[in-house]
Amino acid sequence: MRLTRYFLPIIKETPSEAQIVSHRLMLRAGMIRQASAGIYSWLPLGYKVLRKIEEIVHQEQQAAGSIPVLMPTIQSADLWRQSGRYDDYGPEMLRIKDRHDRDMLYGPTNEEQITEIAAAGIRSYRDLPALLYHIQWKFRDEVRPRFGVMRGREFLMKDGYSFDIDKEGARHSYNRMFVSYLRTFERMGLKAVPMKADSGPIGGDMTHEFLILAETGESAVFLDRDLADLTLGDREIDWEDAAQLEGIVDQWTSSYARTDETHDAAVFEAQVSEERRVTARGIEVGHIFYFGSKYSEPLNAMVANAEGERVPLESGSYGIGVSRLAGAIIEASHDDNGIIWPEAVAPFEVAVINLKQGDEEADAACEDLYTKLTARGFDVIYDDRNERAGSKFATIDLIGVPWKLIVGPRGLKNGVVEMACRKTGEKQELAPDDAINRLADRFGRT
RNA sequence: CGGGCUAUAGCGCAGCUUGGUAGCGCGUUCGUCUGGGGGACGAAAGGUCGUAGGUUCAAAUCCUGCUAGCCCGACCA
Repeated sequence: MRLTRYFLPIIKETPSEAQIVSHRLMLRAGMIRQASAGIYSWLPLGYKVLRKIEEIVHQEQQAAGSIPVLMPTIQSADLWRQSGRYDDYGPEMLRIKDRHDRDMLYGPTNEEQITEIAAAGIRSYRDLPALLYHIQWKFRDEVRPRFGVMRGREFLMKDGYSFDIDKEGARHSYNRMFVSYLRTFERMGLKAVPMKADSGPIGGDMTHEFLILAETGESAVFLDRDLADLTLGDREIDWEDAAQLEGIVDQWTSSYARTDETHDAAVFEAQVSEERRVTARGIEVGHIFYFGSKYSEPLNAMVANAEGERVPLESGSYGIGVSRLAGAIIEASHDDNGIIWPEAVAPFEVAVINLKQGDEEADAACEDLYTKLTARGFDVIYDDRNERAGSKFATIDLIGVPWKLIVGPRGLKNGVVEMACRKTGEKQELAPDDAINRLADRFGRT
């Protein structure tokens, strides 16, 4: 993409309404524009990031055996009356009426809908397990939306649901999602830590929140350093192997990790030696829980088991705050100059900066780099504006492009361009083609 | 939902106390000089002062209602 042809309304000064860094940077980088309280338009740059996040979630969900569907945003009140939540949900649910005066609602979540779908489509235990998910906009009429996309009223969420014949099956499904979440966040360059969540009225230990560690996080977290250092890395996962999944989940849940909600200082101190105690802040980006037959019973989602008895489906639900992640990643990764995108979600992977627009050689070298990088499959932004160098650096750093190829007459005289890393600030002079090859190696592009 | 605050040009703000021609910085447009980390000079465009009403010869300014947005707290992917 040539910057002169792109739509990138960046702003120099910080809008006054934005209090936290991700919100400020998203506005300044021209990623979003507020439509009303807690409701945002996603401008090209923001939309690109959102799509990349979404794509990673899609890939990891499907790798783990979950199947994509798409349920509507507008739902009928009927199902919610059956589950009893139409009254329970309260004013956070946006209620509307259609022209026939029927009660409708803008879905805050989809348990009822998916359970209805499962009930209609699953006839026997032989159809199980079933894991379905979608990525769809939700609306929760928050009393006080704030922090930009981190707590909007309208937000994009991946919500998945599992259906099994018994608790053992449900645990396997739960573990699939647990491991899938570890992979998903790791791929996005995030350090996400699963923490035991408040299980509420259902009880049990099958509920975890995934928090990414960021100084500006909304909740205090307490964890064992061993856990903070754990990574999945390249390990092969056999999603059908319940024992392997259980082993990984055990590995991640045996160390202490809790948010301020469930934190118990005495247990923390007893279980974790002093030098391993980490107190930090985190942002919740995922939440998984097992809820048994909470919805299948009232919605009559029954299925025949091997003995021919009709039993309620065993379910769990698994959420990832997709739009929130866009903000959360920035909270976890930025500096004074702007955003520092992890490569996997960067709106552009590499920027070509022409230091002297209009200089014949510089223009030609940039065009060549731009063409070649694009041909190699890179998402590249070419800053071809007739601006001074400083302005280009400021813009490219603000929008967080991981790699810069800096092209100017001086370097070209020696046959080199400069390759600079946004994250580390490291710079290196290379022949243009070597720079391309270096990037191709790094990104695994042939 | 309790408490606090704001609304004037795309963004950040001043003007309001004491009513009288709507201003500044950034950004934008044009020109010239420039050109390796938000450059300089010159010129220009851009505002029903959130909205409805009231007081007044006269309202951005005073009064009343309404609306929208923000912050702290309680609640949440």
